Amino acid sequence: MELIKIYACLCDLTRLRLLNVLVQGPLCVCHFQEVLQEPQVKISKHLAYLRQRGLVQAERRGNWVIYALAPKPSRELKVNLACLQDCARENPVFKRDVARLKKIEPACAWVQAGEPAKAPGQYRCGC
Amino acid sequence: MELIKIYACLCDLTRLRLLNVLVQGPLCVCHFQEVLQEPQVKISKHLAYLRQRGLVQAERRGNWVIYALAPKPSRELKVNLACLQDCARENPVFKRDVARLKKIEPACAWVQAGEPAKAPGQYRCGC
DNA sequence: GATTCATATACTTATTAAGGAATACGAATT
DNA sequence: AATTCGTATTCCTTAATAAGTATATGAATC
Repeated sequence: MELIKIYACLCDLTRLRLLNVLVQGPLCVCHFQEVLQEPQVKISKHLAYLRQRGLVQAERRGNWVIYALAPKPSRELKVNLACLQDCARENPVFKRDVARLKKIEPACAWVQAGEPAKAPGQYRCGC
Repeated sequence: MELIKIYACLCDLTRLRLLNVLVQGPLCVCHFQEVLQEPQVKISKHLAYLRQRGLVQAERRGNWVIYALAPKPSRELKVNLACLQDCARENPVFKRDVARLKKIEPACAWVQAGEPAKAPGQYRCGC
């Protein structure tokens, strides 16, 4: 059932933080590392978990792989993501993540805007 | 974190069904069996799971143990239970459960109403 | 006191998950 | 061609979970 899958995705703190950040817009793995302050394997594996269950999409751009919320989310998913944001607003962990995100803004916003791939040499993280 | 605990409780179908039924009012294990059509062990163990995490309360009355939603739920829990109900409204599984519940209504409503223990011989299930 | 009833608790087995270390992979750079 | 960079995957260990069978518990009945 769709609902179970969603809750399974939500019952891990790292994934909760990933989703909370993703709500703001697409982001590549290296930026997730910076925002969450967690090792690459951890980030990468939890993103894979979310991707396998269809909550999240990946797109390669040069060396980067940019993750975004899946388009056309089910009603259940929409409702629960809204619910998560509601709860996350007051939580120090999530607030800190968003604060760190703001610093590197607009990180990968150009992807969402549909811009073509960047010129060579533009995919350097600087983490 | 409170949120993780909540989502952990929600990521199993049996527990989701239990909670969805509990929203309607207190119920004893034997009635859960009837409503969910699941074996006693399964029901009992998942209720224990919910109780250990504070989502649910138990109270013994004769042979019966009556479960109810914990009083004074956190904001996160309230929001998520509301969200669950919202999603459950259209789902055949949950709808069927509620339908079966209606048939045995008012099952354990007298507990919520604060009534004293029933007279001897009144705790026969009839399942 | 023995039995029945409703519920809970081992015990077992199988599955899934999380984390870290090391390594593989694909694309870009030198 | 070799290296670097960003990311994914494999392997391993450990722990948590779910489900079923059998058994225990506690209260009420006979």
